[in-house]
Amino acid sequence: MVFEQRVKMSDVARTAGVSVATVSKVVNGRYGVAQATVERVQQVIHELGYEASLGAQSLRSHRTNVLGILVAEFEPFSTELLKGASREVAGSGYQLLAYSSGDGEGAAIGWERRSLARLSGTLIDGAVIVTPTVVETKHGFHVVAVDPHTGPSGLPTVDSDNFAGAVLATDHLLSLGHRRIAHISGRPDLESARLREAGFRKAMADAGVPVDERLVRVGGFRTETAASTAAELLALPDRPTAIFAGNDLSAISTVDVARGLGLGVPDDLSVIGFDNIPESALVDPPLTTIRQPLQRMGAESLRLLIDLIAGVERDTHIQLPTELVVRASCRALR
Amino acid sequence: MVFEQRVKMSDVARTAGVSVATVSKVVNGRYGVAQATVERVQQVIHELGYEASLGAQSLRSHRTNVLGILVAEFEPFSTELLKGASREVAGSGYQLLAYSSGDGEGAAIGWERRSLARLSGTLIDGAVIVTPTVVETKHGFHVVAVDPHTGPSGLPTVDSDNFAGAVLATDHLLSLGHRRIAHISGRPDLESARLREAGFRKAMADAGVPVDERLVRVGGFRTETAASTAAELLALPDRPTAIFAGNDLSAISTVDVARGLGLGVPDDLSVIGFDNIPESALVDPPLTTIRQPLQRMGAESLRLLIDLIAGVERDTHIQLPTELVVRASCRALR
DNA sequence: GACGATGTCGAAAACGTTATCGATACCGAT
DNA sequence: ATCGGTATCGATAACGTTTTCGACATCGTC
Repeated sequence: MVFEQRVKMSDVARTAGVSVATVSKVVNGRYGVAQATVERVQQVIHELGYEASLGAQSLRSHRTNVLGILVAEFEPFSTELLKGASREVAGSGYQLLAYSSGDGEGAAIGWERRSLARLSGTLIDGAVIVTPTVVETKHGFHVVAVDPHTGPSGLPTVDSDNFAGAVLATDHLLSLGHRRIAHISGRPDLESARLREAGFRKAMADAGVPVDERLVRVGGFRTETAASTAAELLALPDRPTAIFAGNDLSAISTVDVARGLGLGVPDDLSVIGFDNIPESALVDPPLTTIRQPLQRMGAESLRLLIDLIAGVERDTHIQLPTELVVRASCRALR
Repeated sequence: MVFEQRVKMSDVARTAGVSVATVSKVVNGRYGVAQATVERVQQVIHELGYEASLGAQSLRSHRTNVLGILVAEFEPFSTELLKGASREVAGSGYQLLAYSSGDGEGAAIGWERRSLARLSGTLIDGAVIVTPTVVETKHGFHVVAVDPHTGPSGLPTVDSDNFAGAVLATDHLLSLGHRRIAHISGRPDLESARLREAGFRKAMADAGVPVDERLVRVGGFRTETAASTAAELLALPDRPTAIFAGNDLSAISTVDVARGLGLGVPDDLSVIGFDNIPESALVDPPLTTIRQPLQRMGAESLRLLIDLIAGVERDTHIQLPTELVVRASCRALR
């Protein structure tokens, strides 16, 4: 075991025979140090393996070249974003710091505000916040919201076209001949859920198919609640022949319930989801769904953040297209 | 736009009519503050939305309740670990901070040392380092290595049984009747690559099938290099009927190359990978591979780190089992 | 040889927090 | 009345950086 304390700037200074002020100038490439001194100090830095403390550095300078991604939890959705963001940040001169408050379930509301308060001003130069519910904007600190849960706020935002995606999903079912189509909607307080329901209604209206209101029910985007909703729908005397679930979790849950009732998917019931989380391809049957380009959303949000910090004038609302992914959970009505 | 600066401890102190010292005591729940004062200060903290600056806090106290996961880049491998780690950290009282140095390609060797130097001592109380190549241990700072690229160091380590996994993969191909089996190995300087090659040779030897040395070539674990290696193998006069690729990236790349040459997978060539990254299930054909329990590895590494910090006496080398995942990229030799 | 200009360096303050320790106020007991 | 003890609080010094600004040398110029 090596006995080795953290090597700090004063250690470098002492070894090189200069002051810490000079070392700082060398590290930051500032003017006013003799060439010979620069080289000597750099030599010592290299030998001692000195690296500036992020904490101390940011405390003083309010500039760290680190960007933050704040998430409630590292689950499939946010990690996909992370991959895209990571790719975008490479070569930009920034480093990436992903932070999770880690309160179980990410349930504690206001996590984004707390995490932001903890890291902003010090530590990071800007942040991407994933699926925030409440947003408030601090002066002089740049924030980009990805897939925000409330409607358009003042914040720069990256999201996908939930409305068009829902139309796509509904049209797909319609084109397969389905008419009794149900919709399991998400949490009513979430903008994305509202848009998906609106898209569903629009597609039905355009096709001249009246919506049976008993077939539109809240599923809450969650496995358990969606399951009971699906059970209700399938217990109806004239049950739907197809279900458009508000997200993939609900869809997967719906398939399970149908199975439990002895209904085959897609033989007796077609199910389509939304999101295209990686799990959707792995379930049986593989889920037909609407893809949100998550990695690209991650990349775009980072690009947007970097541009904002650099002061580039640009559009601050990016909406990416959604896309139909046909797998095996839907089939034509016989 | 709200004009709002970061609210700091002195703001709270002023509003509550006490000193910053008192506020600090309240925040940290230390003894020596009147009950009435505690309540008043907490009220103000809540109203102003005060949150301690991670940077300043750690600079002074060397204790932050934040654990770090250091990765070269956020790619599928590390994000899977992250999911597991995130689950484990919930409810532990710690928060999770994932950090990527973000040098393009993660190629710059020594990133783990630099990131560690940057964050340790300040900011984080301990760290999990993913696939480190060089490791050195600082005094009094706890580090766990996941899937380290060099052999057993002094560090606490979590990895999976690469050798047994390679045997599994090779046995699978053998059981399908293949005899001309190639191996695209990883970077020779990496322990996991060596173990996988060793497992391959062991399985071949046990089956009494001699290894044709021309069929064992370095692929380097990377898409491009694996592609050219695969091209070489498939250009051989008596080309292999099956390929065991060192990891899934190489395997996917190999399938692409085979396709390009007009070879069907699995009809004309069987391909098996290693890792079971989520992408493996999505490619066409879905990849048969060896699963490393990545999420569990992430969870175990965090558990180990927390125990080490808490001073729990325990085993510091955790090896998790690997598992064959049969999908559609291998078939019996006709 | 005196002078301003220029180049090089270090002392010291500041960033927002925590920890120590002394000051003050109040209490009951003698 | 005085005193020791206890509760409560605040001044102050750190933590490791960056930044400002003044000190000192050196140099070319007239």
